[in-house]
Amino acid sequence: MATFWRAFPCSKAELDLGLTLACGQSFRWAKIQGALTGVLAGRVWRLSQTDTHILYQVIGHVDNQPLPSRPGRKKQKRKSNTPIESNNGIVEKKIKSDEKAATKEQPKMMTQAMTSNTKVTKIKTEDGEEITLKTEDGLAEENIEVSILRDYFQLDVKLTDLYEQWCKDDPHFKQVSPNFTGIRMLRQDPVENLFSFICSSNNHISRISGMVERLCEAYSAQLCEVCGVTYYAFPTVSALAGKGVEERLRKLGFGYRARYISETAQYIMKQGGESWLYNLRTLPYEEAKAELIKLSGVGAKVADCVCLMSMDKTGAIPVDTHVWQIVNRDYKHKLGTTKTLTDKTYKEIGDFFRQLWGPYAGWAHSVLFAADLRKFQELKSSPEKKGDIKKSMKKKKSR
DNA sequence: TGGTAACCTTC
DNA sequence: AAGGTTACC
Repeated sequence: MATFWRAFPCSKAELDLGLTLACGQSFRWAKIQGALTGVLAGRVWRLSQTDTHILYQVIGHVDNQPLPSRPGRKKQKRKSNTPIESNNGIVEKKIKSDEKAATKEQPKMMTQAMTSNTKVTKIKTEDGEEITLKTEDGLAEENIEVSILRDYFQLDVKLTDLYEQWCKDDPHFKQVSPNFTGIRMLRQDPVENLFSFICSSNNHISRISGMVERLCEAYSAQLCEVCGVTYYAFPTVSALAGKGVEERLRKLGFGYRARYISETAQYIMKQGGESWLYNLRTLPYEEAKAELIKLSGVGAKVADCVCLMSMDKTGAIPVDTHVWQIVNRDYKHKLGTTKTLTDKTYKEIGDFFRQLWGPYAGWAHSVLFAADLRKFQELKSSPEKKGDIKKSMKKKKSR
């Protein structure tokens, strides 16, 4: 059976996998043998892309994972002249790796072939309803896989239209964004998103990634093993609410965040478990944020991260020291510079950007955020204007 | 409200 | 310091 990738159409301007999966929204995607590899919806994926298609392989999965349903998901208004792509896998097509030049560089991997026998798949929705799928040739599974990816990458949101509008509304966005196209907000699982960002406080991406992996290893079931690498699901809240979790996490190097994780897991269980957390998706932004801030280790910034990245609150703006720097460097003329980041200025900054960028302000923020990451600096095509360099040198000297 | 320090570990 | 939260003045 030939190793093959499945594919569906998607331009790099709509989704840049490399940027989107490495800009600090999520911490579990890693580039392995040329493909972005990670766990999503109970499956282990390899992702890659060409100029015109997203390519994917599922290299392992379990059957009893909840299917991401999306109650109350608001669809973005689209311009009437924008063609609507079919979003249920109708347009996808198989591309054999030896037929597509762009995949030639991908090393060969053992891939689970779809069985040609009749297959029975049991799926649980978030509401606990169990659905049984019988498929003749794996086609239904294939449709499910595309649905999972389309949901995770929120491909019904037309990113290029948003960029166009942000460029019109904000000269600085217009200047920065051309080298950083295709950066979109993921629609993450709230549990993984919340606990990952509790780990993020006073911390950097590489260490957060390590901590999250150790959390999965210690507290979740093994999903599968592929090419000697073991993949884990993200732990359930229940598992993190157990006895001795804080002590164990401290030994695993979580520092003071060990207590935050333990306390937050226990609090969520007291509220009724994961369904309570999922239900925050149905609340308005301010209310969902207020609930999240009650959790141990969750302040305004982490709450906004969760609102934006897993609660469908497209206008949430997490203001961290990084955004704080961007504001004071690139928007100070519009926003009066202040010394410290108080609750008041935090809110002012969010309101300012929401007014500037509109309802998807949080998405726009992530573009400028990524453009400021050190690891992406090489992507800036032309070096900084000389004037800017001189200015920044001057600043440093005057300190 | 604004300001400051402690909190864990590591690149 | 590093992409913060909490406690206390």
